[in-house]
Amino acid sequence: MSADTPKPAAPKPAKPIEPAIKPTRAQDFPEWYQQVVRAGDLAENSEVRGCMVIKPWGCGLWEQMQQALDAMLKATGHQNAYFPLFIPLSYFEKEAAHVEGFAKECAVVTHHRLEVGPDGKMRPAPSAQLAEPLVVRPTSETIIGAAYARWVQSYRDLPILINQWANVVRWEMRPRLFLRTTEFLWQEGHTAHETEKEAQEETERMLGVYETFARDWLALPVFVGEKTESERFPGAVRTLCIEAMVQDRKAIQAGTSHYLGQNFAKASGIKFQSREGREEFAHTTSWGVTTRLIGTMVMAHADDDGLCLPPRVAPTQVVILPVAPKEDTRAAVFEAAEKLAAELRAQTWQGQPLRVHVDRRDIGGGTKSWEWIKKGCPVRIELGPRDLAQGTVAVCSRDQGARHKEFIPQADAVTGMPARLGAVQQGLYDRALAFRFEHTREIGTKEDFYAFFTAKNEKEIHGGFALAHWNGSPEVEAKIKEDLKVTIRCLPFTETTPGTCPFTGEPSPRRALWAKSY
RNA sequence: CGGGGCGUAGCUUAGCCUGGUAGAGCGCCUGGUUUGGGACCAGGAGGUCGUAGGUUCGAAUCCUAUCGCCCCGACCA
Repeated sequence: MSADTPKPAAPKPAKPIEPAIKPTRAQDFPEWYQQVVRAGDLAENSEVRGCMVIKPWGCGLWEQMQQALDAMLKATGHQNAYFPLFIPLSYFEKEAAHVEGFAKECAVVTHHRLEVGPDGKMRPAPSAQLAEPLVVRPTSETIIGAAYARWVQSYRDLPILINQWANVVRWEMRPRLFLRTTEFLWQEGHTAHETEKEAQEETERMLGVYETFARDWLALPVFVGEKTESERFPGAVRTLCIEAMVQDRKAIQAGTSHYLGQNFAKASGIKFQSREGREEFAHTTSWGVTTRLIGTMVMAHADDDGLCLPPRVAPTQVVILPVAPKEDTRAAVFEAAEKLAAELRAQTWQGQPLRVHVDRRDIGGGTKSWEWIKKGCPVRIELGPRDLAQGTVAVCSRDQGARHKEFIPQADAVTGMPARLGAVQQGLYDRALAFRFEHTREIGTKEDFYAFFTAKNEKEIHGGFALAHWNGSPEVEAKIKEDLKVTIRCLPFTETTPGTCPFTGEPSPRRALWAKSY
């Protein structure tokens, strides 16, 4: 705009409002994250180290995610089953890489009875020591493998396509709500196939399911690719993954799918008689996503006023806040609120009736509003006496920020709600994609690479995602990890152009995705 | 497991150095006025100061041990 162009009237300076979450993202991202989870009423730390209490709002979110993903797993031919929480210790001795990967983080059950000891306190009864300790599953390849070994005799018994929704325990050094907890919830798919080709296809198919789920339900754009050897699942031949960027520009693994080759089949004895009458080992896969996805969504979408939940997985998509200041109008307002809720519930979006809640609690209107803002409810509707008189409602879309509010005719609010939810869903995705785009760079020299990942001052954060060539050498990978704490998150399938490795000058088949990660 | 820090009411914390029997804010309860962007007034409940020893007439405070938690590192969905 040139100097002599008349300027439009400057927008009224917004009244400064304290952000609901302190510190803000810019001030202290890790602390902001903890506060968002807490303020959003998703979960809290429990008295058990590393274990969280998932509160109703967080659990409701997980249930929505489960429901959607479960349908996708069924649609790709899988069935649910359930296997034991406890795994005999000896099962872990069967696959060398696997045991090495998990041994350091296993909870082990050694007794089956308590008694009062000499000091008057309860203790595990020495007489009740287990002959073979039981490991609380950190993952179920071995115990499910043992079952598959019983179930499979012929190629006609294959494939086996099973998923389990379960909790697992990994005794991690440093737990963080949702991102890395000692106990967490997940689904783990375990399949067994006649041929490598089928198993490889399954591995890629399920990664595709995860990509779709992340994009269309969680509003998370992800990079899709394969892990390098150093980042591979213990015991796997190939590990595929989806990687998301969150708002401190770090990468987070949001889902994995492994081709296990015949490693676990050999360890567990999953063998069958082939079409040619030969005895062969099955080719197996496993794949999973966890409650970490909740943490990923928080870090990707939330703002300085709290959560912003994608409507497709929000436990409540629309909350109605009756404004009933005067005793004499209260009954009418509540009645109108319930009527509005019923009309909204009769609407569908993405093939499902809208999830609507009327918050009738008698607490201050502002407090109530902020609670739902912090919980990330996609749409809030305020309905008061003035609206009753005018036939309007005040509608607030969470993705537009905590201050957003528009007064529209009530009928429009009802008929337009599916589209509004769609807009919020799309808005979150677009914002996350734009953020990732802004912080992803193709880098061609070692100097640029190091500069990109080196903060210029204490407050500044590192660059983000770098797409850079790599000669395939684990030594280069290790050196960069040591220097910058940057690792190869994956070799994206979309990167196919050969080039030159900036670290060695050697040829590179394609660019790798480099980042700091959770 | 190595390095640093911290345990006082539901939460955040003051008091500790220099011992004298615990205070605040938020939250909670009651009543009233309020409620369209985090309300206000008045009254009230709630703590054996992480635990166990020791020193002392007397310990939240000093000493020893122990447990737990947080941060940094290695590990990791």
